[in-house]
Amino acid sequence: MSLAHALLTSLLEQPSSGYDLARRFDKSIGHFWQATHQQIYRELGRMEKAGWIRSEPDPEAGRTRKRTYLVLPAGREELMRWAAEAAPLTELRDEFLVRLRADAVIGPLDMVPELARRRALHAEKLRAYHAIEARDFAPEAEPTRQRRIHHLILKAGIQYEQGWIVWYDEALQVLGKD
Amino acid sequence: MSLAHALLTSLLEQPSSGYDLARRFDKSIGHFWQATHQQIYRELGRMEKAGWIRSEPDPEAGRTRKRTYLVLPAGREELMRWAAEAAPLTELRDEFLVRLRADAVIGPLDMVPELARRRALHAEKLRAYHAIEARDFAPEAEPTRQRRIHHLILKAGIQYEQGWIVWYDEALQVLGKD
DNA sequence: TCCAACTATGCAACCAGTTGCAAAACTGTA
DNA sequence: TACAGTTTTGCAACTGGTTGCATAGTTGGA
Repeated sequence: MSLAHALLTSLLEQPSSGYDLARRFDKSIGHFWQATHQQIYRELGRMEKAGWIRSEPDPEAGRTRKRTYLVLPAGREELMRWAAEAAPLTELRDEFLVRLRADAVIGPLDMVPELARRRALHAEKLRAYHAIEARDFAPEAEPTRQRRIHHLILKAGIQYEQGWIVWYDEALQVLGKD
Repeated sequence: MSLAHALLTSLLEQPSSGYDLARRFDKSIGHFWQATHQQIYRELGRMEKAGWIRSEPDPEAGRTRKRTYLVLPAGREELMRWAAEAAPLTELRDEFLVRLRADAVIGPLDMVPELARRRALHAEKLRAYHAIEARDFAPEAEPTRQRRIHHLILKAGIQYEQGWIVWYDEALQVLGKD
C-alpha cells in the first residue's frame, strides 16, 4: 500500500486539498510513484476512515467543496513504521523490451523510428530533471538533510534516464544495420 | 495487454505447456516482464478462446493433464500488429524512493542497512546477468540478428542494475553521515 | 508401502490501477 | 448574459496482478 504512504509524506511536507495534492504530486513524488486524481481521492477517503488523516473545509474555499487534509499522529506513526520496513527490489518491467523480443522472433519490423522517438522522450525527461536540479539544488554552503535526500532522489531519476539514453544509442546502432 | 504478447513471443520461440512456459519465462522474458503461474494459465485460456493459440495433449504426458500450446496464424498477426505499435515510456516507479522521502520528512530512521541490503541484491542480479552474458553471448564471428537483439535486451538489464549500484553507493555516502 | 516433494493445472477472492463520465461551483471573456 | 474553460470532487465499471488454496498425478527414498 505505497500510495497511501506517498500521500502521507506529501501531506506532512504540506497539508493540502486533494486537488492541490494531485498537482503537487505530479511534480515531486509523482516522478517515481505515479497516481491519477481518482486514485488519490479514493485513497484520501480510506485514510480518513482509518484515522490517519483528517479533513476540514478549506478556509479560502468560499462555497466550493474544497477540503484540506492534515496528517494525524496515527498517520505519522504508520508512516514511520512503514518507512522502516524492508521493501522488495523494484524490478525492471518494460513493455518495449517485450516488443523488441517479439521483433527478434517475427521481425524485422523496423523499430528504428520508435527507438529514436523513445530516446528523445528520455532525453526530454533528463533535461527536465536537470532543470529542477539547477533550480532547487544549486551548490550552496550547508544544505539541510532533507535537501540532501531530495537531491539524492532526483539523482536516481537522472541516473535512470541517462542509462536509457546510453542504451538506446546502442540499440540504434544494433538495429540500424537492418 | 502485454502479458499475452509476451507469451506469444515465448511460444513462437518454443511451443510448450503452461508449466514449462512459466519456468522458461522466469529465465528469459521474466527478467523484464514478470508473471506468476496463475496469470500465465489465465492468459493462456483467454488466448485460446481468442483463437491466437491452440493446445493439444502433450505426447509425452502419459496420464497427466499436461497440454502443449502452439501459436496460430491469428496469434502471429496479432503479435506483429502489437509489436509495431508505439508504447508509452516505462516510468521509474520505485517504492523505496518513497520511503526515502518519508525518511527525509520524519527521519532520520537509519536507512543504511536497507541501502546496503538493496545494493547487494542489485549486485547479485548484475552478477547473474553477466553469467548469462558470458554463457550465451561469447564473442563470436557472426551472431544472428536474433542473438544480437537478445544480447541487446540483456544489456538493458545490465545497464539498469549498474545504474542502481552507482546510485546506492552515492546514497550510502549521503546517508552514512547521520 | 507410505510419505514427502515435485509436476501440472486451476478456482475464487481480493486489491490496485485505469478509464470514462459527470456534477457543481468558479472565472474570464465575447 | 451566455458560454467556454478551470477547479474540485466523485461514481462506476473494468483490467491486470496477487494470494491462498485445491486437485491430481509422478517420482524417489525411508
